[in-house]
Parts: sequence; C-alpha cells; structure tokens
Amino acid sequence: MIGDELLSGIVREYKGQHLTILPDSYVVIDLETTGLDPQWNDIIELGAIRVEKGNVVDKFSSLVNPGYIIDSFITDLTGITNEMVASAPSIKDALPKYLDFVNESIVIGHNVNFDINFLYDNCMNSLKRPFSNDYVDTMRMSRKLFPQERHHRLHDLLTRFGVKQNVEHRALADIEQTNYCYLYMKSYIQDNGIDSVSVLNRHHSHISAKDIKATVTEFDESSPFYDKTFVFTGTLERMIRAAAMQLVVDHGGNCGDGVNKTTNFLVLGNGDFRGTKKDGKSAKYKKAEQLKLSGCDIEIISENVFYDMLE
DNA sequence: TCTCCTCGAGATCT
DNA sequence: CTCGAGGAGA
Repeated sequence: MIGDELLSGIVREYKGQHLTILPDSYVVIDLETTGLDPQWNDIIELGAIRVEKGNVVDKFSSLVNPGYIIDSFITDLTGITNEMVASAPSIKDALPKYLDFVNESIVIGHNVNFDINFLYDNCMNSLKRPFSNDYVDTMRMSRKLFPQERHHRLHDLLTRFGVKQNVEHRALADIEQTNYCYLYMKSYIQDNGIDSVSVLNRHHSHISAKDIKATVTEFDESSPFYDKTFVFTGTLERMIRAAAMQLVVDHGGNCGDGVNKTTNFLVLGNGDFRGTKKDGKSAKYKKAEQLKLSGCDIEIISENVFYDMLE
C-alpha cells in the first residue's frame, strides 16, 4: 500500500494513527464503493454507527450517486443498483453530514485503512481538508490475536466466532457484524488477561522450528511422528506452517527449518511455491532427493499424506 | 548451521 | 502487513 502511494504520488500526510487501545465509545464505519482503488473508484454508500459505553446510540446510512453507471459486478456484490443511487446525493453533498456524524471519534472498521483512504481522498478533493481520525482495525486485531489462522476476512471472523452472515454487502449490515467481531475480540483479550498493547503491536517475526514447543507432556510412542524430524517446503493449503509444526511437536516429533541428514520427512505444500523455483522444485525438495539417493532415511510426502498420518 | 537480510507474492477492502 | 525461499557472512 505504501509502495502504491509513493508510485502514484499519494502521501496521506495527515492520516490518523492506528491505536492499540480497546475503546468503549467509538464509531464503526463501512463504505461501499465502485471498486478497490480510491484513485479510480468512488463511494456509493456511507455507513456508520455510534457506540457509547457499549451501547449503539445512533446510526448513519446514505447512498451516494457516483455520477456514472455502477458495474454489474459491484451491484451483484453489494446489492446497490443504479436505480437506487439515481436520487441519492453526490459525495460532495453527503460527505459533510457524514463527517458531522463521525466527528472526532475513534473509528473502527475491518481493514479500515481501505475506508479511511477513500474518505481521506474524498475529503481532500471535495472539502480541501484531510480525514485525521485515529482508528482501530479489526482485521489487524485478528491477525495479531490469531496468527495461526491463514485468513482474516470479515467472513472468516464471523465463521470463527459462530455468526451467520448476510449475502449482500450493505454498509450497515457489515458494520453490525464488524462491531460484533470487535466486541468478541475485546472480550477475548480481557477474559484471557492478554496485554492488548504488546499483542496488538507485535509484528510477527519469522517463526523458526526451534521456537515451537510441545503443549503436551505425554506422547504416543507408536505415532508415526514420534522422534521423527519434519521439514516443510512451500505454502500449506489447510493451515499456516507454524500450526503444522505445532502438530508435529505435539505428536512427539521434531521440526527443522532446513533439510539435512537428520530430516525424516519433507512435507510439500499443496499451494504454490513462492520462492524462486526451477523445474517446480524448491531447494529443499532437491536436497531431500539427493539425501534419499545417498541412503538417508528421508521420505518426501505431500501435504495430504501429512494429514493422513495424523490419524 | 545459524542469524540476518532481501525479494516476490498473497491478503484484505469493493 | 505476512509468509516463505534463498543468499551472505559469521
């Protein structure tokens, strides 16, 4: 995002700050737009709810006429049609009322930088002022809180927290669900005595195999994992690598970062390789093949076989 | 072998 | 921002 901003010459100098506190009073926002890029796309719905001391005290919702035909892809996604925005105000007319509603409050949203960037640019263009509210991002909270999860879309959070979700992406509906996710994670942090500031600030440094400690003390010695050393290459489909490594050590096995003579299993991720690869094989794969030829006790298995071994 | 750095690419929002 | 591969240098 920063790179894109520099390339396109957009530096949002007066943007608010990301906060690691968990406020009781705030405004949850969500926008529907004609696309993903604030430079080329426009707002078609402004939504917000005001929460004070845990209670929803006010709501704001307004469609916005972008001044051109909305792509059918967006209509399918959001349920917002050209007929619906035909009588709606332009962004220049709708924005001041919206800003009055949001006021100076802390803003909460899912991947809220998306919404804030749209608001910032529209404020600059229409009103010659920035949008500088500080904010809390529920996507960032989820990433920090549940680093073992691969996906952190709003949809994924709702599934994880056991909530049914709507088909259409209308602003107020998404806002209500975002608020639910915020409150859920806020309680999760408080109930588990987590230090929110340090957890929400930590950047997830690279996990090395030796950092993974077993969470159990008793091991089944007949497990195919027992006393075996596992190494992973490529991206796993079903979980992130750290979670798979945790499974290995909890079954009495060990993990390594690189392939060597002590490696017993190399697990090939079903997903694409991200690093440089020639002939579709990673360096770990080729090294494992060599060791196997020279008589080492090493097996090269697929991700699916790995899961089968767990049973 | 290990630690640290760089690079590419995916994720997330509509 | 994150994750994973791979290279440099101790």
